This record gives sequence, structure tokens and C-alpha cells, in this order.
Amino acid sequence: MSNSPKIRNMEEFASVSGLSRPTVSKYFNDPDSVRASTRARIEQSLEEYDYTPNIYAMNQNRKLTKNVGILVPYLADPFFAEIARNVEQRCIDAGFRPTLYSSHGDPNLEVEILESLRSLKPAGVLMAPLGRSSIRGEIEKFCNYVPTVLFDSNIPDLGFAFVGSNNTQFSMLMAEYLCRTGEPPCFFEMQFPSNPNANKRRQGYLDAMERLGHEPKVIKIEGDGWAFEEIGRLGAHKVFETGGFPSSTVLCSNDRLAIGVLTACWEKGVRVGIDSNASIRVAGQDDHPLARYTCPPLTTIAQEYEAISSYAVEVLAKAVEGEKKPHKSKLFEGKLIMRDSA
Amino acid sequence: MSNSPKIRNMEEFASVSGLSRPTVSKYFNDPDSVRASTRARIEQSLEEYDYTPNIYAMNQNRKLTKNVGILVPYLADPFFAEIARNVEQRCIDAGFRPTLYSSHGDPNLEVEILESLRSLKPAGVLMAPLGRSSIRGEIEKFCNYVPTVLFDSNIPDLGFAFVGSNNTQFSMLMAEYLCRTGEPPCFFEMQFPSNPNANKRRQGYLDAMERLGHEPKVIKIEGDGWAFEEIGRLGAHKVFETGGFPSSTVLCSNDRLAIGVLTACWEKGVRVGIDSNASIRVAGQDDHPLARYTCPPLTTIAQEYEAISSYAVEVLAKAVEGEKKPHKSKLFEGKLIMRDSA
DNA sequence: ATATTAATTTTACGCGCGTAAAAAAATAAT
DNA sequence: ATTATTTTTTTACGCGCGTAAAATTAATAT
Repeated sequence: MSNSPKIRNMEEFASVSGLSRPTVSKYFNDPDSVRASTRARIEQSLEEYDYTPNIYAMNQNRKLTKNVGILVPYLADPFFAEIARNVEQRCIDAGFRPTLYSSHGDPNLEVEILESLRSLKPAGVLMAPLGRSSIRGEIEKFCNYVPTVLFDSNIPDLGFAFVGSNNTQFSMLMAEYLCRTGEPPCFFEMQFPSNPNANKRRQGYLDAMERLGHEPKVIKIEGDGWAFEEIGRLGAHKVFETGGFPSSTVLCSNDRLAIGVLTACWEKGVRVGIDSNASIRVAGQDDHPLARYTCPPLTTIAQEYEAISSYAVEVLAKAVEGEKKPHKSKLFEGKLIMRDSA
Repeated sequence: MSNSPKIRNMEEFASVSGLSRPTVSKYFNDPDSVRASTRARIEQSLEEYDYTPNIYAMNQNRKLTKNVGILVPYLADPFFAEIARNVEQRCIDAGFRPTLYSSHGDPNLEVEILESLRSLKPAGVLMAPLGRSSIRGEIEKFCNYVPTVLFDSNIPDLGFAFVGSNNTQFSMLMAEYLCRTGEPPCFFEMQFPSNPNANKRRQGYLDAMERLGHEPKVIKIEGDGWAFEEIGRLGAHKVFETGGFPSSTVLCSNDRLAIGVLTACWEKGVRVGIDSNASIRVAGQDDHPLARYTCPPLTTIAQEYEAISSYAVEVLAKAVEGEKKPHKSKLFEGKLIMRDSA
């Protein structure tokens, strides 16, 4: 900041502050661990000399760094980009140093990232696993070394805790709404969904339909990978070719599939929506950032991004502080977002 | 990997390999810098003992780490997520250790990230700046310390080089196509675009229109920030309220604005596309990952993601190796993607 | 005021590695 | 075979910091 001589290391900085180096070291690890007068003195020097401790030297001997890894399955999916952004901010607020990683849909990369993460000695990791394709054994091994909180998608009995959405409730809520306002929906999903939440969502749909006394109709489409829009589009076309949807209301397992269905409907000349000249209703789940901008805008269930993010970081902080293994699973409810597609 | 005793540090690993520690150290910095026989011996031991050097100790004394920072303006924008993914992979291929950051549209955060990056002693940085709102002075300061390659959006005379798209060509290409196939387009953009590429695109449009002998019509809409879809939607509505578009063909400055325009058209009941019962054509630029799934699918200009990514990393590698400052600017041409919206 | 206890600071050592300079070994030249 | 030269390995030192244990200082109780 000023024209003062450059500070090379903590020793020099301590010297110009009139303190010993370890005292300064304590301050940087926890400003509250030194006397208030000492702290004031350090912070005053900090203004004058703008010294920053060497991260590498700091973390070398420390048993626990302040690093936190954030791993999501697919960062190019705006849903995960959005939740990653939230989680990242919460980590910073909690005094951590987050680093963002994406598995890019590849189970091997997921494990590779975890391995490379270990060498960073992270205090903890927030991980949204790929799901079905995740290599459980490797992740389990990792969780034994590093406090890990899973979010979005659960792997049973793994990690310190799981924080996510109540996916059963998502589908139930939507199914109920759709039944209340029109023809009971069929359920549109991937045959082998990569994400276990899909199973919960199907179950929620089935439960709701049974409770309301309607016959459930589940459509399972082919497709693998993370190109959900294309999978949804091709799947819907196949449905059209083989007699069409069994109901004029289609509840999709997630928004990205729904976006693909909307595209297929457009290509087929099928009008989607709730007004009189539309012939089909389409609903999604997740409140994808672009769901509001589809044509028609997509009716969906909104995830509690902020709540999930902040709770996940909160739990991780406890895990880092050495709290006993609770492995609780916290689920947040979704909110119905009514738009014009259903 | 095996049941061999745990290796605690490089000393121990060198010992079990029958070598001295510095020799092993040389190997890890550059496997080719030791004799082939030595290298083979180390790699054999590596199989047996699975030892990994301590990253922090490694980087503490090294003048140059293998770390590379990747900074994009807005990661929740799928366009940047996609290009970041590409760049990340290229960095790994080039032997770097990339770390991904997003400015989240905030100029102050952009500077903060650069500051925190400096303490990581990165070998280099790949940066897509926010653009207009970037704090030039701070970024310039950073570039003096760390070899930095700008991509996507240029800041004149900053960094080692700039790699991006020929945005003038983008708009020219699209404008020509639109003139050839229907009514000459008007140009739809933000009044104060955050990204300087927008200016190039407007200019490309103006040039093309002049050359083809048509009167250019530029529509500038209000709005600030990175919520382009909403800005486009509101802007289009305002246009509809004040007499409508001056042409039945709308060339948008980018895909996200175009997506907003499509939504507005839908809300207004205006049919978009090239078939007979449509009344307006809408085109975008960027080939946003979801452009293919809008209704109608969006005609756009595709960026050369891979070419830009690999060239940017290539240039950065040269900068890291200490090549003289060239500050060349490399631009890639775009390709017309014809879909149903125009 | 003095003894006791708690909080804070200092002393002293080591972490795991990079790297310059010295020594040794391998290669090339005579 | 001997010497000169290059490559590789080893010796030796220090980087910037964390942290246990010792010394000091401050706070509390008597």
C-alpha cells in the first residue's frame, strides 16, 4: 500500500510490527487468538506494509488447511453452475478457500479429481456425485480421509451428511397440481437415469397418482450421458411416432428433458400450453435458469438453491470442526412455479 | 498400491528407489531430465509405493508453479461454462494444473480473484475479462506479474496476447445470410453492452448493410448486468409497445438476448421462423448450448470453442516459457448455423 | 500485596522440498 | 588409453511457516 520497504516474510513483518513471528502466525490462523491490543497492532501494520503469508509454506505443516473442494457432476449444466456459485460464496463467507471442479459427466474423472484433491489436504469437500455411475468404492475411500458433505444427489451411507431436495415431494406436488388443473399426467424420464433423484421423482409421481386414484403411466426413454435436452427431444419424437403420449399432460423428470420435449413438440407442430388452442401440457422439475424463457415458459418445481447451499456449508463446517459422524440427511421442499406450459 | 510400508516423504521414496532425493526431485519437475535408466527405476518404485510429492512443499521454493488460473466473467452462462471446460482440458493436456474461477459479473470480484491468484504464484492465467466494467488498472498491474492470455473479450494492449472470435465477421456473415434469404435485418442489442465484442458485432452489421446497399437499423435496449435473457425479453416487449421492430428480421447481438426475444414473441403471440405462417425472423450469435432447443431452434453463428481454447493455451505455454512479448491478437472465424428461427 | 491460575508470547525445532555448487559418472575427443 | 567435456547425481543449505514446550505476562483470588 505505501512506500514502505517490501516485506519478504512473516519474520520481517513481525519485526516491523514489534512482535515475534509465532504471534503473528497465530493471528493469521485465527485473529481472535491473540490479545485485542496485539491484533490491533498487527492490523495496523498490515495496512502499512500489505504483507500476505505464503500459502504454500502455511499449508505445508498445517494439519488442516482452509481449502474446500467443490465438486459438481457437470458444470456446463446451468443448474449446477448456479448451485456451485451459491456454495462457493457460502464457503468464502465461512472463511474457507473454495476451489471448483467438475466431473464433466465422467466417473473416472470424478475419482481423479478426488485423488488430486487429497494432495491439497482440503479441510473438507462438498460433492454432488455423478450418481449411478459414480465409483462408490473410490469415493468411500476418499470420505475416510476427508470430511465430505454430499449434496444434490445422495449415495447412501456415504460421507458426513447429505443435503438436497425432497425429490419425492417435488413430483407429488407437481402431479397434484396437474391433476387438479387438467388431465392427470404421464411421467417422462430416462430409462436409466444417471441421477438417483430420478427414482425418487418417479416414486413421488406414482404415490401421488395412487393417492388421487389415477392410473400412473411412466414413459421411459433411451439415452445415456448428460445431453438431456437431446435425449428428451429424441425420446419425445419416438413417443410421437409410436402412438403419442398416453396423456395430454407430460410431467418430465427434470427441466432439461422438458426443454427437449418442448423442442420436439415444436418440430412436430404440437402446441404446448394451457390456453385453448394448445393440445398438450408439459411440466419440468428444478427451475432451470432458462425454464422461464422457453416457449411456452416452463411450469416447474423450484429448488431451494440458497437454503441447500448454506445448509451444506454449515454442516461441512461442523464436520471440519470434528463433530461426530451423524450422517443425517436433510431435504428441502420445492416450490411450485406456475408458468404457461402446464 | 501394494502392502509396502507407507512412504512419508521424498527422502524415503528416494531411499527405497536407491537414489538420492534431489534426483527424484528432478524427475518430478521433469521426467526427461534424468537418465532413462533412472527414470525407469523411479517409475517402477512409483508403481510399488504410490508416493505423491507434497504440493505445498513443492511450490514453496519453486520460482514457477505449474498452476494456471482460468477466469471467466460468468460461469453460470453455459457459453462460458463450455469454453472453460475446453480450456481446462487443454491446460491439463499441456501439463498444467488449472483452477477455475468466475467473476460472477462483478468487477470487484474480478480484481479480488486476481489478487488471490497472485498468492498462488501461477505460471500463467487465462482470462476472459468482464469487459467494459473491468478495472483496467488493476488487471494491468496483475499482467505485469503473471503471464496472462486474454480470451473471448479483449482489453486493448493488455496481457501477453488475445485469442477470440472475429466478431465483426460474425455479424457480417449473419447479416449477409439474412439479406439473401429475406428482409434485411435490424440489429438488436443492449444500449451499454458489458462486452466489447458487442461493438464489433454492431460494426459488422453496419458494414454488411452498407455494402449490400440497405439502410441499417440498430435497436438499443436498456438493461444492465448479466441477465441477458430477461433484458432481451423486456427490451423486445418495449419494442412491441412502441410500434414494433423496424424489420421483420431481427439480428440479435448474442444468443441469450435472442432467447429473450423469442420468449417475448411467444408472450406477444408473434410467430417466429421461416415458414409461411411466421411473421418475424430472429437470429442470434454464439451458438449457445441451448440454441438448438429453443422454439423455433435458433439460427446463429458458432464460435470455434475448441480452436480458441487450444490456441489460447498454446500461446500461454509460450508466454510461460518466457517468450518475448508479442501481444498478437488471433481471431477465429465463425460458422453459420442455419436453423428454423431465421 | 501475594499466590494462583489462565492467557499470551517467545524459544527452538522441524516440515518437505528446491536448487546452487561440488562431486562423480558417462560420453566424446584426441 | 588418456584427457576434455557433458550429463547426471550428491552434498549442503535454506525457504517460510506451524507448533510444542518454555517463559513471560496478565487476570483472578485470597
